[in-house]
Amino acid sequence: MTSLVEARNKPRWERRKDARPQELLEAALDLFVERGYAATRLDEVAARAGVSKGTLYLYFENKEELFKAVVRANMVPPLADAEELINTFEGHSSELLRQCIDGWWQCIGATKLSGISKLMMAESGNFPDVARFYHEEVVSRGGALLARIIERGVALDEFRPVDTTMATRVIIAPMLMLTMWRHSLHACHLDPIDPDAFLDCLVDLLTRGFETPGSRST
Amino acid sequence: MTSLVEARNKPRWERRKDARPQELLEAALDLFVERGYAATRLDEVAARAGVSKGTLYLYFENKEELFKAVVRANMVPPLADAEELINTFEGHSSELLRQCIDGWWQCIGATKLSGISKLMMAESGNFPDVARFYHEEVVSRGGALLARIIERGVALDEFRPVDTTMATRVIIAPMLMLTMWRHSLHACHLDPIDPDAFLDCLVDLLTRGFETPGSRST
Amino acid sequence: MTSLVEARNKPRWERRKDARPQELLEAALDLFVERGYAATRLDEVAARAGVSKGTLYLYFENKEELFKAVVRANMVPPLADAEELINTFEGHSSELLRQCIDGWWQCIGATKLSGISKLMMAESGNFPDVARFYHEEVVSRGGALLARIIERGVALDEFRPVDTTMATRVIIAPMLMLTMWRHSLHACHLDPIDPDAFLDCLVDLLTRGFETPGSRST
Amino acid sequence: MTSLVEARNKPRWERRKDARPQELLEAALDLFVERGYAATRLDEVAARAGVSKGTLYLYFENKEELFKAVVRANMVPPLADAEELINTFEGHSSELLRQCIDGWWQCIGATKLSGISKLMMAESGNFPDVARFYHEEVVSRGGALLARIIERGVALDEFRPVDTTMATRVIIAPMLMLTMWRHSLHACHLDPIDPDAFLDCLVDLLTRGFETPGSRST
DNA sequence: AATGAATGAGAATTCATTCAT
DNA sequence: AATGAATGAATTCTCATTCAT
Repeated sequence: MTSLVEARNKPRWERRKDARPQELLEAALDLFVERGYAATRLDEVAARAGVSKGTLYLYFENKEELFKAVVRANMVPPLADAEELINTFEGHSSELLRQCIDGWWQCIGATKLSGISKLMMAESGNFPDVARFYHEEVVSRGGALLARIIERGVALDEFRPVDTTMATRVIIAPMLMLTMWRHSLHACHLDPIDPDAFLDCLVDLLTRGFETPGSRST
Repeated sequence: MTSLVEARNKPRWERRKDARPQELLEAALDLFVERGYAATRLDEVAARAGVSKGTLYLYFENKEELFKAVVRANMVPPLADAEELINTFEGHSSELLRQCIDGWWQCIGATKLSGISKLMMAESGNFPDVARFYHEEVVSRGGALLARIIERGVALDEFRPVDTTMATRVIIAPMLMLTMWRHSLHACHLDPIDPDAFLDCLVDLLTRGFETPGSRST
Repeated sequence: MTSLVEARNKPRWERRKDARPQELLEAALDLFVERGYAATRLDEVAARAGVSKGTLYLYFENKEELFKAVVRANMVPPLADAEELINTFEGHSSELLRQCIDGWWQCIGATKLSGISKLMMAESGNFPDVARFYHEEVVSRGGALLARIIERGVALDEFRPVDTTMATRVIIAPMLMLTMWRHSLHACHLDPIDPDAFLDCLVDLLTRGFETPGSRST
Repeated sequence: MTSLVEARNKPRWERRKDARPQELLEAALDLFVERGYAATRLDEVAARAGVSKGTLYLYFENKEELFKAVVRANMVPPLADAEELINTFEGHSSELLRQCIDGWWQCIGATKLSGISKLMMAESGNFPDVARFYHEEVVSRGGALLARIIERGVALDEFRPVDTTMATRVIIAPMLMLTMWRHSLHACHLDPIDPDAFLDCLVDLLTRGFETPGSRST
């Protein structure tokens, strides 16, 4: 990335050049998520980014490359914070789980980034290679992270032993579904969900569901 | 649907004629689910149903109507069986929940019907009216069904009191997500999930999560 | 090819289907020759063939395939007649040469077919593979044919010995150039050439140029 | 062209500035000849000349003007040398013919200049006015030159009487065709011709073809 | 003079839809 | 009812041209 100092030394329109790809990617993300890949017209992407159709092609070779760039650019980074949290956390694992889910909501779920998973659900059939690398970079990593929390819980005897892999998925599923709903049905003002209440309910259920027998806390 | 008796009384080719719309709807469902609405070509739908493109227009006014018909035709019927089960069931509510989830998997989740929810996730933005009536006919009803189970559990003191609405969604989310995954990532042979294990894990977690304090069953 | 009888049994618009490709190829040949590949617009091709743009794509995958089809379709057939003539001709080789050149003019030079060589001159750089197969199928064969005539002449002591390969090219060059001119400069009414006079002059020159010393015919 | 003396008196970068148009014209000639007018992108012309696309427009109003400038700039100058040669030559006219053909090959045929004729063949339909002035400036003059040689031969009784106009064209055709081949088929490594052998063969054929009866020289 | 980002008209291509048979 | 050839509007993509810096 260009440092701010460098940027300041450039003429305005050249600074644009640095900003353009990002602006285009955001416009594209919005539309791809809202309408799907095929139904998104490139003029609209350009228009939303405030440039002309042709400009888009200065930065992205074609629609498919734009799509891939959108996925890549919004692919969630290694979640280093969460890793760090897991390594250093000292409380009960159910509290760790709660914090991670809350953190995910703050950083991803509630943001545009969550659109990517909707996109991959809808389009992985049409872009298998993108799906593959999304899976490797995001799904697997995210799963591994959650798995570590569960294993920590089990190791500390705070969680009962469970099938870690499946449990991971059972936890992730409602989180993803929450974002899916927000990007689909809710977008038409149907059945709005209060995300905090939803996640509270989820964490509550998980906490109790993972509880070791005898450790019952009201 | 034509009753079997009616069908038997007709010569083969005429039965075929009656079957056409159904065949088209199935072909369309497959493709819409696999590729999305926009990326599905009517050529292909017709080809998969073994008819010519023109024929499609004898049965459906246009692509959008075909889409709506697909959703309508595959919209899950009132789930009368489940209603009946809830009314007459006599065991523990967690067992009722398990049976309903299993039943859903047998009748819907594992079948093509589950494609509809993927479709609605992906396309509700483009077809708000379809989304609305899908929501009314399916989402609400399904939710109400689940809510009744939870309320039964609470009433019988088998479940601790919970936010019924949210809990409903937290239960539904992993179920839907399972089908979403099967229709998307798994379609590219990524990370296949064993549905039974997944649902077992889910039911297990829910059962414990809903448990009333003091009723701990190992 | 569909036999006439078959054709008669088809509805009119289905018979069109058989004719369409040919009509399109002719329109395309005209325009490609006149304007060059890149400057030829497919709407124009379609319009000239009396169909819409889309129809073109029913018969040819894309512009490049249309181009290749044009070349292929107009590629000169094996020149069996000329082969036959050479095998059975009994007179003086210079007369044989004259007849072949005249025949070429009648069957190729004066017809649209001659446009193909202009096309290949102009576009071989852009379509090397087409150029290659044009060369193999047309240039080589045509050259071989002429070479046989010259060799016949030398064998019968009617022509003096010459470098057959080069002589072949020296003969072909003015023939091709005649068609090139007709397709280019003359198309703008510049400097019209009388082809018969040109070819007469050529044959005359060749006849004398090939003459064996001592056989001088006034 | 800037004279060498002028060039030497300027600093390097200023000389460069003067050279720009020439560099652009050369780049353009190369690409126009190789790809044709329409398929030549101005980006590429600029890139090959080592400048930016915008710079091109400082020197040429638009693509068409660039094209015309290319033709104009490479249009063969009045061939004063050849004129001079014809006026002063003292030997046999067939020798004069040979020297002119050789001279043409050295100064034009073997150089980039020969690309212009390919260009005109391919594009005269699209640029009739350019074609016209090319015809007047080049074709006619070149023809006249050759015609004078033939007439000289006939006048000196070294050539038999022929149709001068046609003979001129029959001579020019193989010369042009040689360059056409070199710019098209040979560019794809097809069937390379040895130009010297080709021209030798041509001159040989012409010499004998023009020979007056009775003057047979072995 | 030089640059290169931006533009938008224009061409290729796709595909839902129509309609003669 | 069924067909499939034909259509043309809509979309992607290209590239000559402009213009602020």
